[in-house]
Amino acid sequence: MKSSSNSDWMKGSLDLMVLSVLASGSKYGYLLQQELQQASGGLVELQAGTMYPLLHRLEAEEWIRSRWDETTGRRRKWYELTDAGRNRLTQQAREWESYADCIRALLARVIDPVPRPA
Amino acid sequence: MKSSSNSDWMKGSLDLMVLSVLASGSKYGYLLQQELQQASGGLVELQAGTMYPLLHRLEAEEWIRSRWDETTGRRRKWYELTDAGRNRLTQQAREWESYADCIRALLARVIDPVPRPA
DNA sequence: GGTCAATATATAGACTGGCGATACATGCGT
DNA sequence: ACGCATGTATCGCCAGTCTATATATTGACC
Repeated sequence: MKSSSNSDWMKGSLDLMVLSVLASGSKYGYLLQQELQQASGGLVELQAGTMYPLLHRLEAEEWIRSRWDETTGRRRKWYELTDAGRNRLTQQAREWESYADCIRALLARVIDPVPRPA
Repeated sequence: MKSSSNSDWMKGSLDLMVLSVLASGSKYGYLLQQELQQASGGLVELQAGTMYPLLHRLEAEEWIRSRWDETTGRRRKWYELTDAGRNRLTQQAREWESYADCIRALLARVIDPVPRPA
């Protein structure tokens, strides 16, 4: 049984993706969802039931903060990175790069196998 | 709280890593564990409690098959890719590349282009 | 005026899967 | 004899994602 609508690679990268989208400015959830989907070329469809708990968690961990906009009929909760969140993002980004390189190296042997000296 | 000894990026990539290590030839679990750790430069430490259930699952899904080697005192269960598993691997590898590119594109917008003082 | 879809946030419950702990057995060095 | 590395395995915990559902507003279409 496939469990996710996205592929499972994303499982550990959602924090990173959300933080990176927020890096370009404050967003409310629904907007973030749209932008992430667009920025990923449709690859990432962050479900509401995934996103809101995720945002709540990121806020509890103080990587982001929120404030309600009640001025319009539609209640919107805007999120922005904290300073800590911004640091977190750059650090996570660097970490991700090295892990990606690691996987890439593993895959290189599969895609372009170097004949072993026997 | 950090939950894993590895970073969480790996969560969705373990199947891929295991398959790719098996692509270079049959391995038994313990050996696979060692080789993966070495091949990743120590980044990936696949725990036994993670690996064996994972191998059983991959076998149940018929991406890999196993046979016992009882000729030595130490019982070893050797795993090898099935044909389906090999196809799976190349397909997953391609998928992973596009997801990695996707993340890379997201991150490109936030990372300072100062990787090395030149 | 009524209905429907899109916008907007939220939670509950199911399910997956990695992890630490634990178990058990063998081989080897000392 | 003892301890450590080798080797496979399972269990319970729990973090985190998904589906389904709830609620409310707005705008379009009829």
